[in-house]
Amino acid sequence: MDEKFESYFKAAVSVDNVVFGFDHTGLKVLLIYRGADPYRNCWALPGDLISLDTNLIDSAEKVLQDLTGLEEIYMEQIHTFGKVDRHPYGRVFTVAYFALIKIDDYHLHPSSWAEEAAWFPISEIPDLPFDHNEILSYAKDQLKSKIRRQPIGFELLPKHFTLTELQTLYESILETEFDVRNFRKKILSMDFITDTGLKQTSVTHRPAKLYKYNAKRYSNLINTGFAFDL
Amino acid sequence: MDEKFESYFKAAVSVDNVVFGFDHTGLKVLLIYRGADPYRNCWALPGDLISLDTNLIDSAEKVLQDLTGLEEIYMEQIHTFGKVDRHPYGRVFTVAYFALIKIDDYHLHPSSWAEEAAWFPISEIPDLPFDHNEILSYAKDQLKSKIRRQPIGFELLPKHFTLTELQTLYESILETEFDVRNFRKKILSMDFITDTGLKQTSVTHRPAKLYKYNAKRYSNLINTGFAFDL
DNA sequence: TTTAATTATTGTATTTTTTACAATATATTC
DNA sequence: GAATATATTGTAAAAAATACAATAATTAAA
Repeated sequence: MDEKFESYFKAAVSVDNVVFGFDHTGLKVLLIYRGADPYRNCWALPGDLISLDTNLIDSAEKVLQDLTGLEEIYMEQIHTFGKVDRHPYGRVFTVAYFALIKIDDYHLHPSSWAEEAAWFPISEIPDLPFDHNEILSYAKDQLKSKIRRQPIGFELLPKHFTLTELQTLYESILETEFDVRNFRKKILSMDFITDTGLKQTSVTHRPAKLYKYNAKRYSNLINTGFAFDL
Repeated sequence: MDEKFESYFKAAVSVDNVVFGFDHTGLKVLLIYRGADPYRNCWALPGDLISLDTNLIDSAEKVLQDLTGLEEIYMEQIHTFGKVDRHPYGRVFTVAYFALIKIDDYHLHPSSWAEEAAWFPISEIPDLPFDHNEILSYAKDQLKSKIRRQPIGFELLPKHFTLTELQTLYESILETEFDVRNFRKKILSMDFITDTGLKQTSVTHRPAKLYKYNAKRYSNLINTGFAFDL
């Protein structure tokens, strides 16, 4: 390599994950309490610098896996942020991902770089270090536009869910309301959720039917020009 | 800074642009003939390593500006590629952008790092160095899905264009055909192209009306929940 | 000047999708 | 069994998408 290239090889790259979860109180984001400098003792997005011997996507997955213990998580790269002064230690580009997880299924494992991890309601996010508020805002927009066109909402719900839960999920993320009858008609006509035959238990009123998502049916459909649109 | 961070600051980041153009023969991509190592004397995507003192977006714009002499180009970040061994000189992440330009308006300026620049039909792209074929394929998919939902096709056409040109553009990119009557009805009902009152000249048949895109009308509409969908 | 050739422009009927709207059903608790 | 709470379902009207072909305007040739 020509030595004129040397000056370029002085940057670092990190990944930052915007992890969304959902429960009956609404949409949540997972933040960690930083245990190391810079910005020690601040709430921030979970992320890490990338080792030179690790592929980008593997780094992003590892951060999430360390944090949640999960293997199969829905993840998607959303944007790369690269302002000159976004990191106090030098030139650090960061590649942002969003991830969707089933909030009930997992106990969080704070990892080496995080003293604590917690879910924050999407409307109560504190000031975050770096450009993390900007990243989060970007991720929210992406989630909103993505969920309208692909059946990814199911990644946020338990395996079995009620139609009311599904509707509440869509209403929270899209910040709108749907007519109960029209929503059900549309979702059911798309034909990739299935009645499990089961019903809710331990509710103090008429129990709702439990449905499950049929990912296979969707992957069959996309090749037919089918478009999910809500 | 703690010295344990030093090992991370040895990466480089580049930008690579997928520049689309359109003429009556179809969709084109702009490639440059590399005049410098690595991969000297190969056709490749126009791109460059990022100086540590330049913002990410500024780097991407500069590459395009050097190449085309243009100031206002439609650009959008699409994805970041970061496999460990994608660059022979070391760890180089690359941030890919796609850009849309009006092919007729500009004469290309080969720049310091490019001996030559040329338009290649989208279906006749040669083998490219690095992971540039993968990047290009990604960009094509993005363009396809983006153009269906946002009126960005106009960035590829001259200021004044005919409805037939517009339809051909959409048909090339989406690889489909539309009924002439239905296409016109839909486009015109969306109400952001305007009849200029002008007509084609120097054609050997009935001249078509010339239209122009009204960007302001679109930006007014998006706040009303209006959705462009073709 | 008429005719041929070429592309531009336009309308309507049918089907499908979206929208608006409220009554009935099923469970628990008191 | 009455009260309470949520789940479930249908229909009519409006809007949008689709399928389909005849007429108009220009140039070139005869």
